[in-house]
Amino acid sequence: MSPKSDVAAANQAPEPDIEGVDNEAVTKNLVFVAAERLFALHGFQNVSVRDITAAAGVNLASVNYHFGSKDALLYEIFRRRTVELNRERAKKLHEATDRHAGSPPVREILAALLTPPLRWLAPDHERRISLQFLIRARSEGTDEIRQVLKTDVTHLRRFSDALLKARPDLAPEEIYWRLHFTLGMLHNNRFAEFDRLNVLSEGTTSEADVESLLQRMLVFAEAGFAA
Amino acid sequence: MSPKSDVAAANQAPEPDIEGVDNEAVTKNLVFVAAERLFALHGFQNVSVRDITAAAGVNLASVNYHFGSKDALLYEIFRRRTVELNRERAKKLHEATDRHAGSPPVREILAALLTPPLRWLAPDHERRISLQFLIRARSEGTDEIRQVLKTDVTHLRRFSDALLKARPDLAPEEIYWRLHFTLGMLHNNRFAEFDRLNVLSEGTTSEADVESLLQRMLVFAEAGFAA
DNA sequence: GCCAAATTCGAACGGCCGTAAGACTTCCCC
DNA sequence: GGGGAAGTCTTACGGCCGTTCGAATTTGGC
Repeated sequence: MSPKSDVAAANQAPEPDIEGVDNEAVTKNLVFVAAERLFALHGFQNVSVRDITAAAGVNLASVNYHFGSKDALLYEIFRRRTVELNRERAKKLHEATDRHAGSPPVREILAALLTPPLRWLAPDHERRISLQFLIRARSEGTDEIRQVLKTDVTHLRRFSDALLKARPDLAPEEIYWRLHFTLGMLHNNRFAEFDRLNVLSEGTTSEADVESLLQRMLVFAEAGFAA
Repeated sequence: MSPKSDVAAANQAPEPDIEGVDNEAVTKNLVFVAAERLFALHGFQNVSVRDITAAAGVNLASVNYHFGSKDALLYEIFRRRTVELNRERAKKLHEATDRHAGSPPVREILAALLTPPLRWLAPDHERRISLQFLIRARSEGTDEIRQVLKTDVTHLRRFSDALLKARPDLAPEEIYWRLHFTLGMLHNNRFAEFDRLNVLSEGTTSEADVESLLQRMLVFAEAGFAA
């Protein structure tokens, strides 16, 4: 049997397949991509293994053969995309740190946090659906995913530490809360929420222009931190 | 048959039961309360009709007899709690409008929007579980609920209109986005999210003190609007 | 071209789900 | 206190679900 059963171990061999959007039409990859899309659009519980395999054009048993279970499939998509997103964020934070002699200003820290996911959100971006998946998985995921989100804050701590250095005058508690607020702003960017915004503004407001959305969020969050 | 089938019609007779937390141990009310709690804690899809009726100590058929279906039960809880919350918000906004001769400042508008739900969040508040339910229903609800959230923005428009008057210098589009951001901050306050915050701050940060959380959010959001 | 391993396939199992039917009980009004 | 409505109970139906099994097929090294 080829699929590894220990899905939790993140430090392992070179991750042979996927990684690109669709290198070859190997079954495992077809399942991965189809599942990510369906989970993102309809939620984990509302998508059956039969839905996934039908959309991918593969046999029903493929999910259990290649991933072990439906839960493990969800977790693997979640893990892979999270690593990918956090890598982009960490890279941007690192660059900002270099640019500012070890302690970048709040604006740059927030930009490192928000730019990658918002770029993914662009209508023609290859990872648009992945971001929607991640937002959904955060609140609708399995207990295992919720446990990881709860306990693994190592990635988040990079940013809270940077913010603590940028604003040593603020109480750490205050920093944590404001970071929490900022992430709330970000995670609220689901497809459904945009629709309401569109109705409210009678059609003049659209999420199409991600760059200006990013700027708006940065302005708002930076001002919040400056308070 | 006593239960009304037209759940969507909100303008109707005096709503004889429930409304208080538990007036008499009538079956319909027991189901309502048990379902709200279980939905809030575990999500709609993860709670079966059998779970609900078992927790309520009533017969399995009660849900379908009193509410028509599981979906209709969810919708009725959602509708009742939404009306209740929005009434409190509208009252506060109205009071603020009176106090400030027709156009309250941003701070007061945001307070009217955020104070009721955050008060509900207090550990000993009778509506604590209701707020968690509403937050969950917003993203995990049925298509019908999502449709209502999408199209019915009349309640939200009261607040966007007030904000437009308070900040006539800002483009309406900007107002809508910032309102969207503020709501994102609010809706991110789920049980699970607090846990992460707790881990990040190594136990020093807790959601126990809702009043200071409210103040923090108001400071942050007001500063965002002032940018 | 052969053989063993890897993969795909069709089919089915056991289980939980929402809902409905029908018998039974309680309540209330006349 | 009789009778009909309202509510409760038991039971089960049909359906979709995740998963598994064994056979069939494909793949890759020699």
